[in-house]
Amino acid sequence: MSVVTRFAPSPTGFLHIGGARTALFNWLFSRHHGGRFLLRIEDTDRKRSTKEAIEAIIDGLQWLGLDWDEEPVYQSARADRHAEMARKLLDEGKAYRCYASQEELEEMRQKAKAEGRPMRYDGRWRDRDPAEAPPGVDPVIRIKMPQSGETVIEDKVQGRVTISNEQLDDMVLLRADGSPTYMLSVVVDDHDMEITHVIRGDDHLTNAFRQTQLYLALGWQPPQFAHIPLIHGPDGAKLSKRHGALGVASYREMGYLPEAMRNYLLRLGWGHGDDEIIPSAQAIEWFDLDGVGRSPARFDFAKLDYLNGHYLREADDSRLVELIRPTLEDAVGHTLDETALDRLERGMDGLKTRAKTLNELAENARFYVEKRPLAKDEQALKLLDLDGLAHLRALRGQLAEAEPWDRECLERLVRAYVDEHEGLKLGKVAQPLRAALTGTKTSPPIFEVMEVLGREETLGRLDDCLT
RNA sequence: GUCCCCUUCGUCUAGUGGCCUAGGACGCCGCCCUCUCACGGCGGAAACAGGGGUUCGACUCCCCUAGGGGACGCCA
Repeated sequence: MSVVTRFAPSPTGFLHIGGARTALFNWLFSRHHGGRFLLRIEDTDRKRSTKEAIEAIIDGLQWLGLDWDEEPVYQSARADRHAEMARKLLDEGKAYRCYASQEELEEMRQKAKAEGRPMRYDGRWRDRDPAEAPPGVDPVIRIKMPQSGETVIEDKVQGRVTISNEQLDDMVLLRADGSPTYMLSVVVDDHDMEITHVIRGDDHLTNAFRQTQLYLALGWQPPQFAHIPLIHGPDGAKLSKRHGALGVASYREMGYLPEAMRNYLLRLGWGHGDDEIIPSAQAIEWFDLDGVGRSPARFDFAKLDYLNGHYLREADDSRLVELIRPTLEDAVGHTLDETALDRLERGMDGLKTRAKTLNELAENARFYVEKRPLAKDEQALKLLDLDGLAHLRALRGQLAEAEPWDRECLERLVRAYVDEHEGLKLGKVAQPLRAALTGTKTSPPIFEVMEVLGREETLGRLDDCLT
């Protein structure tokens, strides 16, 4: 039997980091087994579902490179089918109509709370004669849960988990208005979509017991379950907006690469020996549910930064130029011409080993595309003191004659100048050069910078400081 | 409160009874490389929550305690 997994978000907000990891695990698992990965939008709650959220989720998945098979299934479109299954259970005597009012339910809730028990519907209409139904009340349909024994789940991550059936109450399948509840919809859809493995967050574990009973009542084989631990914030508490529970789009805006996100998310709760850098192709080959841990993991930006830096260094230069281009154009206030783009591409090698994120990369690359005269930061100005300027003045003429204009030649020339002066260190000359050419005190190697800028621009920037 | 789950360096983790003097990675500290900053290299500090068992032998198995998390809707 071939593997079919699914990602089933409810479109009530952006695709958060926990959802992204759930999607990743489902995607990896299906790809590993050569199966299918489906997308289902759980928009049963029409009031809270939005078109924007659906778009955000789809954009997020696409950005992460998690491609799904077939058209997405919209759960709301399948309400009739869900209701049909509820009625089937009703006909078979496995479900019943319940006329309990909101007040009665609230009473049960209060009583349960007072007695320190969880809220359980007491089954008051389970065996009652429908003839006693109060007039004018639309009933809900509830399933008859087993009242004794236990339900067992052989979870691929959590292992065997058992719960006493007394914990299960007769949950609502169909609301008074005839709309299906989540519990019903999920089971019917997962069955109809032939999902073989339900991989989802730990918070659904208790649902799995109720769903298992629903599968059984419908005469269906429950799927394999795998409940993966949730991601926590740096303080160990549930991930909230103050931590990293940002939408995937926010990570994109912060300048993270999708391949770095994938690698980071993969290692959060999953391990393969001592391996850390695991590109997706490798991940597909290695991924299995056995490797998923059972304890929640905390989100750590420092490690994400490290991985992002790694993938940045591995990334194709022209791709990086395109990725930082909009940010850069925004920063300098004009579109980048051929010369600017060419400089970025040739300078990228030196730039990308110095950045953790695309935003940082763009910031560091700015001097390559800035128009003369260059703005200098405070530390750069300090380097352009009398001594510094004197060296630049002395070198200016020799630099103009450099042939060829490449990093080796330029370095030889400057080193020769340094050697001619007793006690002079290369740094004493290189730093003022850096300040004059980049406007900062840190940058890629200065001779590389000069080569990339070219003779004319280099001399021009020097002259800007010398006049 | 009830039920379920979790607990190895600060963080992510390796570890499936002897290979553990508990390994790797991020972060941190130091050194090297060096025109700056990075990258890279080398080295260092840093953990089996606590208590009982079981066993010749427990990080590994069992129980208890503590701490943490999740679920308890006509939300999904």
